[in-house]
Amino acid sequence: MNKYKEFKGLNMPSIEQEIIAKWKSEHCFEESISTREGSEPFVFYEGPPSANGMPGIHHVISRTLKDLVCRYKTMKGYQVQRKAGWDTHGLPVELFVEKELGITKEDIGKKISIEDYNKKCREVVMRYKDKWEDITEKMGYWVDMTQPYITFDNEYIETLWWALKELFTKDLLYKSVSIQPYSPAAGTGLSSHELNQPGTYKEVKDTTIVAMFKAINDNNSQFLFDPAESSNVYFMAWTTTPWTLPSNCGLTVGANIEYVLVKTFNPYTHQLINIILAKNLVGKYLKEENHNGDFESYITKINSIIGSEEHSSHLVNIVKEVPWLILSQFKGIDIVGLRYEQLLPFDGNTAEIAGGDPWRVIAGDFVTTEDGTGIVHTAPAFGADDFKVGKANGIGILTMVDKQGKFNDNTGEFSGRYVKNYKNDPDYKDVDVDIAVKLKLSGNAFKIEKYAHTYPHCWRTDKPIIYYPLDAWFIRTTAVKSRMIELNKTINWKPKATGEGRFGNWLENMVDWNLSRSRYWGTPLPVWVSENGDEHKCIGSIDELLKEIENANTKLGMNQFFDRSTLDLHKPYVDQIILASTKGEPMRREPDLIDVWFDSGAMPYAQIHYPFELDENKNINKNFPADFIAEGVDQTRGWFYTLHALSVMLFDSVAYKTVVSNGLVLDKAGNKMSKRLGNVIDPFETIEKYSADATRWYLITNTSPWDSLRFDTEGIKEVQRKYFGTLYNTYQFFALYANLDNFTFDENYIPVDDRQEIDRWILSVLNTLVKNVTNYLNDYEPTQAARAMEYFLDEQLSNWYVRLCRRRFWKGEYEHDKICAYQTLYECIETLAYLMAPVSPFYADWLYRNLNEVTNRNESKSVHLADFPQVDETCIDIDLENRMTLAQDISSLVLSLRKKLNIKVRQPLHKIIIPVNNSDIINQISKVEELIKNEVNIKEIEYLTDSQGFIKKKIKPNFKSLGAKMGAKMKQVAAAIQQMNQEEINSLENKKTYTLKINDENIEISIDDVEIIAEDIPGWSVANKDSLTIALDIIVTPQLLEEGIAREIINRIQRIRKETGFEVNDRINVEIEEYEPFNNAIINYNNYICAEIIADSLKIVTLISNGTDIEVNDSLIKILISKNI
RNA sequence: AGUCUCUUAGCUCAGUUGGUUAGAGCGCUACACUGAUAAUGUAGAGGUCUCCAGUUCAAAUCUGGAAGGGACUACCA
Repeated sequence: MNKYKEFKGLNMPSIEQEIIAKWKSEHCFEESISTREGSEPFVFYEGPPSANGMPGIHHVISRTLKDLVCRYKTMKGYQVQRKAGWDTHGLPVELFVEKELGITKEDIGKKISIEDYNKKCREVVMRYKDKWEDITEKMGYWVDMTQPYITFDNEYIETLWWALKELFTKDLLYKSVSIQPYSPAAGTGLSSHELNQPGTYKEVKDTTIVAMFKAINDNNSQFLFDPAESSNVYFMAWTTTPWTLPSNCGLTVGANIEYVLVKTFNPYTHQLINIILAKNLVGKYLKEENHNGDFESYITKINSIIGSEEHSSHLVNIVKEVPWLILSQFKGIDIVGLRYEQLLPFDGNTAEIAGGDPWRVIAGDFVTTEDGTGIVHTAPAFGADDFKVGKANGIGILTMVDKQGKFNDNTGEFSGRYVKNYKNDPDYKDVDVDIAVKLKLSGNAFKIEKYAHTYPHCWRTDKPIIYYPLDAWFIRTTAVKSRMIELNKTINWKPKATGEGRFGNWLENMVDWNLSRSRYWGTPLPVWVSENGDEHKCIGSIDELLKEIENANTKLGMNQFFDRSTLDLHKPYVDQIILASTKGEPMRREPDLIDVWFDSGAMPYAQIHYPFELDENKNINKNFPADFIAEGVDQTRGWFYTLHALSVMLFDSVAYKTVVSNGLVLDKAGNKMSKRLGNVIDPFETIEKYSADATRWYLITNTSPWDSLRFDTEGIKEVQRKYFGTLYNTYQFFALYANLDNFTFDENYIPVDDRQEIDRWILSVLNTLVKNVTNYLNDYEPTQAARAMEYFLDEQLSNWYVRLCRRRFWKGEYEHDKICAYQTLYECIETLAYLMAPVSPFYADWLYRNLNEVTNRNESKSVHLADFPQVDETCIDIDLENRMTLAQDISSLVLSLRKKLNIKVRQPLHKIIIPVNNSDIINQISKVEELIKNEVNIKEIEYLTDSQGFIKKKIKPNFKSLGAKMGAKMKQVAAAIQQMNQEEINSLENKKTYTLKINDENIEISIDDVEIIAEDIPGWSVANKDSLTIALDIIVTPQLLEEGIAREIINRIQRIRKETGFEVNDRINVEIEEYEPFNNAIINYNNYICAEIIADSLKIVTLISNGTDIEVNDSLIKILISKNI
């Protein structure tokens, strides 16, 4: 006979190892896909991790989420292909290699050939592949790692090239100058990633200048010169990078910002001047108390001081008194278009060289009045904002600093000087200071001061970076912006706010995608350019490349040979390929690599080598778009964005229909995990110690996936104890008795209607659970689903059904009712195994196999190959669920009363009284009466429907219904209701309506406007919860006392049986030493006691010499138990 | 700096369309139960729902503001 396995203890990690072995030998994962062949596909994309870093606990959460959904959909009948992927290119890999080889970027191509360098990258990138595969298996993540997509594969790159060519053909790929972070010291551009290295932003003190740009008097600006009554009108602008002033091309103002024209003195030259700045910022430069000060006396003072001995010290004081006067006020828009004299003209920064119409006031939306003057010095070459606004307004561009970080030769006295000390020159003189001095002397400086702020530095050279115009290739994402926004609205974002807020805003403010990376290990840009740059050729496939090589060989008389099988689409090989233009000129490849985000963004098509292979499995329609993806929120502007952008541009489609972005994993104190802080959690250790299932369950139930999670292993322990422990106990309980009774589910399924109330209840609740879990999972709310399971298992199954039904399992013969109990409990555990399979796949499978290997109810050998349970609506009975809740509440009230009155549950009591106000409740309760009586050990339930004033009632206004009717009178009405006396309440109850008098106004209320609760029955012990009230009859009659004693004795004897080690069905004889007060109980309940303790006899004897002492109701008696052989 | 997000018991989290005693688990304390026993139950203590203002008869819930935590994007004169 087949037996259910019984265990000595719950060891989840070892269960997992056992199940992993089974999955492997049975090829469960493969089968879970192959058995769904021909079913509707559920498309899932695996975001590729980079295998050159170790997996962390944060990977476990997102992968749990992904696995959970895929397993669920599989059980729901979909075919879910899950192709693993590896992100292999990019800066992190290169930095890793550089570090390992002890070289810098500059050494590549010198100390080490690009060929060897890339070879090294290719090796290193898979360094932790084993670890990843290991964690994948251990955490139970089912993903196909045997045929992963790898972004450095030729085939993968070929699809990327295809995509780039598509974009090129659609005129969505172009080359342009952009302003990028650039390190003159290192001679290289920096990626945003490099800029975000820790420690790159440093506090520095820079010389800052509020410069004065002299306005030109013409028709447009006359309105400024009229009130000024002078030709000295200046625009004031602040800069923290004075070295950009020679490259100034414009001044940017905010169109709606209020500006003023102020008459005052130049603090350095003491000349009478008129300055323009934002109204809000005047106070920053001029003292309020000097407003409308005396200009004449100031001039007199100044004149007396100049030439005197104490010249400078006096001046410092007097500057504090400089008077000022607002002459006029206007908006930014009013001064747009006005011209000013170039501040620092040299040979090299003429209007012709600038190539536009420079030195004008223009408007830009980035201008604020937070600091500075509200007028922004604009050097398009050295700031992204400046460049953008400059381009929009055609003010040209001046780049007076070269790539080494020094002024070019046509910058007058500054020519050749480094703008920062890039060469570690001990005699370096700050050029900013000299510019400041020059402006001070020429009367073009209003304020010069040191200013401390954070500024980005090159993480390798520790020198400040500058923003510099560099050539780069762009994808014109802005061209499809509105379509991207439109399609984004069709995506199901979890949580919604990320899609609408973070992602939505990001789309609204989108800029073109800068694809260029000047690195070595990555996907090369497949664009070849002729020498003079007027012809571009974008290659979209290997075939095309080979054909073009042939073509070039012919046209240029070359002998290039590339074999498809040995071809490598990486540097340096592709750079060696020379193609021919239509004119027969040689074309060389643009040296750039593309952003790695393009690699991963194109994975929907690249993973199937689209459009080069078109077999059944690689059919784009079966693989695109995804039904579901999930990654961390940090991917919002990364992978989620690039997937979306590329799909919209290439296929005019979304890339994914549902996306779940999970939050961060923080340590238990709420800090971000970082190696530096040493608070990272090792997922291997966690899983080995606490099991993957408990970890997964914890991660899923603790918080919604999108909230950040405070990871605390105590929480995993709790999950282990609370959920898995309870389930284990429930199973053990079942197995123990099912094995004794040889229950193997052989009997026919007993119709639910033929079972007991409590069976029908747990099955109703179980089906409600199936329904809820299904809805939650369909809705991508795994947290709610798992919490619902927790509630069912703990509160309903274990704590109520099993506890109340225990007797049914060990008492009596193996017949109808017992079989009902077995079938019911079996079904609950089995269903739970199905429901929890997506969340905790090992334990669920283990549990399922323990059951199914005995009963063979389901032909699937693994729970993951089975179908997800269907709701049986006919089992759901809401009335039944309600009355069971009522039974639980009543029991809890009685128990709490017993506790309060110190009457133990083993002491039977006569009755409880439940005041009720309608017969429905009586109906409901009477159906669960037996349960209640057993649970709380009382003989009878009495219903009190009275309105004779026996019950003291409490009345409470129903604010919801009254509020709508009463509005502002609500407070008074509520007070009046609460003051109604018992007769008034009875009257309302009888007539269903009552008239209140408030301020001589008659206000009628109906019975529905209030809640009437039986609060008390005078003279009884009463407890209530909500509208439920229970009164307990606490009189212990001699008969009840006897029964109580009998039960005490039973209890003690059972304990002794157990301690002595008797088998459950051993028969015994019992002798009790005479103790008069217990005689009646033992005589009158002799049969009952014997039945309970499986005794053949129970006798009172006068003396026992070697028995056991037991304590019953504070009395010690001797007892002797012997086994009846 | 901007955008988003969060703030409820010692801890981790629920809290429906606003409705008057704000819940659960863990932990703590006390007690009970004892053919599930390394299990289980009951009760108790524990709250200015971060703060301020507004809307409303009524605010944990809606609006505005502030503070603090977190994330992302920037670092810009």
